[in-house]
Amino acid sequence: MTRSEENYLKTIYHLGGDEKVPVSTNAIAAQMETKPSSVTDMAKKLAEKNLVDYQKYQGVVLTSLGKQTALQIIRKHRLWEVFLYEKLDFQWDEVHEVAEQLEHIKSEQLIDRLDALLNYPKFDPHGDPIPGKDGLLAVQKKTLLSELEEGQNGLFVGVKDTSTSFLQYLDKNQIALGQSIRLIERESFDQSLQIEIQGRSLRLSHQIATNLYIKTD
Amino acid sequence: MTRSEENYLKTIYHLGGDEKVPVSTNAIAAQMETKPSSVTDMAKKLAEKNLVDYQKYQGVVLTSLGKQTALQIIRKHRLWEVFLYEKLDFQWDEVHEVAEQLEHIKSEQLIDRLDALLNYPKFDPHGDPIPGKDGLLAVQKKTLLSELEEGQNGLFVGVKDTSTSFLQYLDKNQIALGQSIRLIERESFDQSLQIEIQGRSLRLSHQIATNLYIKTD
DNA sequence: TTTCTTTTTTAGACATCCCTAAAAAAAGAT
DNA sequence: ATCTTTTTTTAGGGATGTCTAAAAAAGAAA
Ligand SMILES: [Mn+2]
Ligand SMILES: [Mn+2]
Ligand SMILES: [Mn+2]
Ligand SMILES: [Mn+2]
Repeated sequence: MTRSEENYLKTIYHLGGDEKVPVSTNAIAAQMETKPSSVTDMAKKLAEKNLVDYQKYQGVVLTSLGKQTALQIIRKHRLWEVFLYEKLDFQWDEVHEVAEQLEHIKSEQLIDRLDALLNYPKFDPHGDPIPGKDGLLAVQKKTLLSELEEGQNGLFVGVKDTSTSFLQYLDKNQIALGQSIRLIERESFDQSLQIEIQGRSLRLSHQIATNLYIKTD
Repeated sequence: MTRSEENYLKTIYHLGGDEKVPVSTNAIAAQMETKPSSVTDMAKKLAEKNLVDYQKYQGVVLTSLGKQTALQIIRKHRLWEVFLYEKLDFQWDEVHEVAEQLEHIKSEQLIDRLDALLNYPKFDPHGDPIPGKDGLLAVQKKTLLSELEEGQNGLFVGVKDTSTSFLQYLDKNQIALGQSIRLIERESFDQSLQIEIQGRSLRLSHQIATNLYIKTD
């Protein structure tokens, strides 16, 4: 497996290659900031290796081998993110870029031991679940903050947008994973929310609220 | 800098590109298990980037930029070896291969923090010095065991050969870095040595003795 | 259903890094 | 000084992964 092949598999998985709905050439190209013609080339290569099913003009779907492979790369990515965050004091908006490189290191022993060093974490610093060696994901029932009802309580357990700017916005407002949240009121005009988080009262725009995952009580 | 360019620089450095004596095309090819024609191609590329001085048929010499670059890659390699050995319980014969991959990860912050996590180690698990951020090497005065005189004492501080088979030979004979050694007698017939190490008496062949570094008292 | 637009593929090319085979230069031997 | 061997370079090409431009197919609109 080349680094490029691994990156394509991961992208296809993130674009929903999980289901049987095919992922389009253009969608992959946009996500990877590359050209559709390059994607077509790679689709053929991955199909050749039985990692995706590909039919001309029909997009690609991960095979079960492709899905397992993608999950193992995601496992490495997220374990490295935990390492950077827990052991090297990186901020949660700094871990992704370096993990993009580290996820391609090939050594099963390395990942097993890293997993042990970190005490077998189940979630990465953004609240995303870490696939096991067997490729299984701990699925946590979570709701977007924007979908809570007034008066509902919950725990902030994950972010949907993991961009630096969004993560830094949360830092600036002292919003961090694990905090308890209560939806006080939804303003029907602009869908903005009044919430109470760790005792503090805050107003959040709809856009913010659609990027915070809450585990309701 | 591509991964390949980095590997060439490191190899040239190890082959003595430190001094002004040029390193030959064939020597580099042999060390890297590649073909001389590939080395010639790369020599031109590195010269273009001012990392080596190259003149047709004269081999290559690292420029000071090339030397600094090589030392930073070696710094990363050895810090990762310490990490694998100290934090992930790898054996000293297992660290090199994975470090060959990790040394190419690009993140100054990562290396700085790793250095801190490891408590700014000065030597890697094989006793090799770790270059500083400034490229300076802690030079330790050390002698090959084969060059000690009868009756001399010292500490075992490094290995010259770092092959798996040699390292495992040492493990099997419970010879480990930091142990104190005394040369009892040299057999003039085959240059084998009778030594005392940590109280135990051992006989070592000349070949073994030429691969152990001793810091004499 | 025909036309227009968007998506996808193909054709051809370029950069990197590697190879083999052959030519050229350097080094060693007589 | 000439011949022989070794080293190094050049020439040409293959694999990977990318791109642009043009052709083909699919989808949407009229
Ligand atoms: Mn990430
Ligand atoms: Mn993450
Ligand atoms: Mn090493
Ligand atoms: Mn080492």
